[in-house]
Amino acid sequence: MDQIVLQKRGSPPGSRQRLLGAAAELFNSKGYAATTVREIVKAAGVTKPVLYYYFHNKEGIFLELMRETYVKFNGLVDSVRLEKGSAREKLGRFIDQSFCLFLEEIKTVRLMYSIYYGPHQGAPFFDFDIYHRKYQETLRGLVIEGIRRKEFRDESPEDMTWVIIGAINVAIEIELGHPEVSLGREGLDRVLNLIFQGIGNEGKKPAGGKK
Amino acid sequence: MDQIVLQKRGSPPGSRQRLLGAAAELFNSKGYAATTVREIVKAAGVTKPVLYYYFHNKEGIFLELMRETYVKFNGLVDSVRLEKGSAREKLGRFIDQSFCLFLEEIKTVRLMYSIYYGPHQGAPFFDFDIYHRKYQETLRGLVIEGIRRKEFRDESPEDMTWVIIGAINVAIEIELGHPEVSLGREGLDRVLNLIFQGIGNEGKKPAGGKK
DNA sequence: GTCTATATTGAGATAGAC
DNA sequence: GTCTATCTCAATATAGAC
Repeated sequence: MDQIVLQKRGSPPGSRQRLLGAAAELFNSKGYAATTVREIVKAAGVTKPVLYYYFHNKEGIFLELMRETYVKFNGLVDSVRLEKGSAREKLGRFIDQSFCLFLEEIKTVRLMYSIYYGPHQGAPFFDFDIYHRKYQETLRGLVIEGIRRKEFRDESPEDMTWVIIGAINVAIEIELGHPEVSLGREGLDRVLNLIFQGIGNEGKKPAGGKK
Repeated sequence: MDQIVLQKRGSPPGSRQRLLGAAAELFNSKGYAATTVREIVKAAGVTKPVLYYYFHNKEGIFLELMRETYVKFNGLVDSVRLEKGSAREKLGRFIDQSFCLFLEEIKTVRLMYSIYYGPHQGAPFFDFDIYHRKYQETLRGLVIEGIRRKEFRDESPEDMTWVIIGAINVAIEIELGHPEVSLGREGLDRVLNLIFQGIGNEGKKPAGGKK
């Protein structure tokens, strides 16, 4: 089992934290295979044995980074169950919170993204899919709820979920590729509204809708 | 200047073509940095000096792959100007053709994707943006045409373009991450229709629309 | 154009002192 | 926990014969 070394609040980051930060930065900019442990330890201001002491090897520090980010996203997904309001409101809040977390964790997200959709880069296996599936099913659940409540049109929940995921991914991808023209939270919200004026049931039937 | 060695139709692939094929396959599955020239030449059934003879170095074979794929996509984008019909029809055909080309070139597309949105993996610079921008501007041009012709609603063309790009990207990303549940051309078309029932102008105003 | 053989550098990882 | 010094192997790339 890996040792758990929690950092005291306010303390200057110890070697372990500095190594994680340096690794996140370098993996983010160069990728897993192209980053060397020499670069990581140099950026962290320590020597190689320190990395091997805390993380066993290069794969270990990678997996620890993925795990930390995974835990945060997982917590967010789990918290949806507690939300109140219409399906549209829940969906909006969930997507906004997801997007904010993406921005906070953008370094590891970029790495995850490129490994999930792209080549593995020699990185050890990490089950991104388990999270990915859960995220999608959460969205689909909200869509189905929206259809049941007649907030959304009665079309294929799968296709409707893909449309929503498309909007989220676009917002993230702009952030990854062109942060200078970032949509931001407001832009993502506008795009979602655009989608909902098609997906939503309002405005279509001049009379009727909510009972 | 690189020498140009076109392959005669029907001839068995020569060393150069086999090297390109092997490199595409390996870069696609492992990424640029994690792929070694030893693996490439072994998969191509030649020895190292052959690769260096044709491509100068590892960067050279990568750039040649990117260039070949770039030329194909660029040709597709240029051909849009010649299309006839409504903006909606043009958009649908253009997206369908793009998606088909993505599928044909999926190996290099996966690599481009992961490098464009992700870390550079130690790969040499290639200006993906020049194509990316052109592609987006083509879509935006069609959206603006659609608004002018009152086929689409009079909302922000930028946001509407993002919604469309989201749908295209989702179809590609499913192909990259989960080909077994692929949307396919039909699925992408369904998703676009879903979007257009929001973006399009039909069905909103009970009377009016096209003059 | 293609080979064998080799130069050279830098990678991941560790031994063992403190 | 952290260091210096070092091991070992594999990476890119080339020289030079055929």
